[in-house]
Amino acid sequence: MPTDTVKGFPIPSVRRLPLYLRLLRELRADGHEAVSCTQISESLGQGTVQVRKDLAITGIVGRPKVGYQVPELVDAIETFLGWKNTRDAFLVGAGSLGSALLGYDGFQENGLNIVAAFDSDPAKIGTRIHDKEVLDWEVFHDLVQRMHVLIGILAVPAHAAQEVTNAMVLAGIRAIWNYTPATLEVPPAIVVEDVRLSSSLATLSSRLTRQLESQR
Amino acid sequence: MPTDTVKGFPIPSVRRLPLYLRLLRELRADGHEAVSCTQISESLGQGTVQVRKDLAITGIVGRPKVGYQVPELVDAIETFLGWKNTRDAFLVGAGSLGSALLGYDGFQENGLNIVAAFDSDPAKIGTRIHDKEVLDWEVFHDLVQRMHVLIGILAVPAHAAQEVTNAMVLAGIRAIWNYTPATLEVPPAIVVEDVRLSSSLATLSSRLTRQLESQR
DNA sequence: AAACTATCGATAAGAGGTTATCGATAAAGA
DNA sequence: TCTTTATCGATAACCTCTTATCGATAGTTT
Repeated sequence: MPTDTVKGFPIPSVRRLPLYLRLLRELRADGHEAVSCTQISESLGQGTVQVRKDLAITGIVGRPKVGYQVPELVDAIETFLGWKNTRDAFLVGAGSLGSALLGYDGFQENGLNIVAAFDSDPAKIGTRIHDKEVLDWEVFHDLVQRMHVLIGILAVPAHAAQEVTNAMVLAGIRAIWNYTPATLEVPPAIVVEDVRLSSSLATLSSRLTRQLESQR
Repeated sequence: MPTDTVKGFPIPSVRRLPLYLRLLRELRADGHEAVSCTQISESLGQGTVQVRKDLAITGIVGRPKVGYQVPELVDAIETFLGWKNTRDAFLVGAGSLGSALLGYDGFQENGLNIVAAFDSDPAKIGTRIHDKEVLDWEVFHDLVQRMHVLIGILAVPAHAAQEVTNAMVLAGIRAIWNYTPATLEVPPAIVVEDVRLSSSLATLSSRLTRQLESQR
């Protein structure tokens, strides 16, 4: 039984929440008190009904003729996503992709703090990338246990993905953000989120291909 | 009318095609002639019916009791996705994420060749990142026209996203792979594919949060 | 040659998500 | 105070995608 819903909440809605959050934070910064679905709809190009449905999953209620209270809504989304407090994460694989993730500061706003990176390449161990330490993969297990880190970011080469995953699970990692193209096998209690850039690229290129075809 | 389907093909199916492709290329390398849905299903953890439906969109037909011809299937998927010939792309924004994309060699297998990067930071212009030139953003328009590049990869800071997008469209870019969190406005003929790491992170953290809650 | 079996493809049933509609409500204006 | 209007929330219709079922087919075995 694959996890199709996040405990009853439509996954597409959950995936849209960060979109709203970004807009709402901007509005809050601009001093807006309240916002209506109509306004959100116009800014993000989505139907008003969908906006209402999406926001409803956070448990927030709006007032007729007024809309939603912006600060309240920001808070509700952050709470729903578990982004009120930042959570620590370990990154495994300090290759080019891993390095980028270490340097990307956008995760901070989304409740994620990458504490350190791990690699088994002696040339990388001991160095610093974007001000984050690269540690020996050998000490991963110990550090996960000592620091109670729950999130692992997987950015190793595909052929090593399953092996590293197994070690992560054994160490106590509870959620894996998988940047490799590999399909991971994990116990049912472990949360795996695949990024799958190739899927994104697939839709891009097939749409472009058809678009070009239809023009000739 | 938003683009919900790629000309009648289910988007989820298109997004799964790279998964199959990866497996099939491995099988082909191992010398397998034929493969059944049952085998694919076991390797990737998906229902046999779905595998059959997904593969069907490429137009390929299998034979009872045998399955599909591996090389034929690989070819069909590559053709469907437009990955038979690699397409050139320009990357805009040579920050940490952009640099990573320049260094990621997995795109080659997926029909994408990043030719060069563009930035407006004088400190970056003229340098090389992962053996790719970083050029002045000023010359972007000219080079797109001269080289007939159709794909632009957007990896600039969010606040510059729309402005750069407009310039891309004006230059003749037909498809934009958007790594920023911004919601882009483009003419209907332009293909935009959003990567939205924050959406992925949102499902990860909300699932993890609920998972942890349910255990206490 | 006939029976058996793995597999496909098509059709149908079922979920999950999206979009449309409509009454209820609260603010604003007459 | 009454009417008007913007907005929400709920219900229902619709659409897309997934999953189940079943007959057809091509190999294999007897």
